[in-house]
Amino acid sequence: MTQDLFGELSPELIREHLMEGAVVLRQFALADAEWLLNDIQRVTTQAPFRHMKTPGGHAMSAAMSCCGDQGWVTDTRGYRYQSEDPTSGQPWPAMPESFRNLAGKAAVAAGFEGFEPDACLINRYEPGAKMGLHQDKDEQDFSQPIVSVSLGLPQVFQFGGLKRNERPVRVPLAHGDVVVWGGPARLRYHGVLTLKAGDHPLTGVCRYNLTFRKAR
DNA sequence: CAGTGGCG
DNA sequence: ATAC
Repeated sequence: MTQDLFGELSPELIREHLMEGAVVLRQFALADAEWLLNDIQRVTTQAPFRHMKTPGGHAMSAAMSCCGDQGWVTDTRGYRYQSEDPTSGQPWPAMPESFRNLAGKAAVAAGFEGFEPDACLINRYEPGAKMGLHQDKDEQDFSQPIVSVSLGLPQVFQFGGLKRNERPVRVPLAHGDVVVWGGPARLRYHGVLTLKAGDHPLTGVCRYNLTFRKAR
């Protein structure tokens, strides 16, 4: 908390600039975390977490679900967005208002106006789970940023270059942190290191990540 | 098509 | 444990 120009106490927004077009908003989602977690519970009751397979046939270590008009999926046929959950054949659950609002606020705080995501990928990491370096490039609209929200256990994020062979920077992410990247950083490689065991008062033994995108 | 993964 |  700091004293602002009007003499009122206001929470200080901690922005960590990573690269041009990429910023970490520390604890940005902290106040909304319990609502977000409640909505993760609701969404994943309708569209349960599952371990999708890569086209190469490997099961991903992070369990995934989606909400919104479009959901990211992978199977032996490839990576894509689709409007139905392949497990049920039903449309993905609607994107909760808590999700949309948080994503929009975070985008503005990072300097991206008018972000209206149509897709939210929900990843659940348990100890041992990781995500190798990759680009988010299955979207049609690269003019819109990516907003990534961390909830629960801490995990080390890696943020690299436009080519996979560039050494990434490592950024520890904690509960409530939000990373936003777009513009010249939109196609940078990124991932997370293996989650270490731990116990979080709100999520127990796991970390959740919400990734908001404009897929179409 | 696939390295959002696994191996030596 | 990390790098390629």
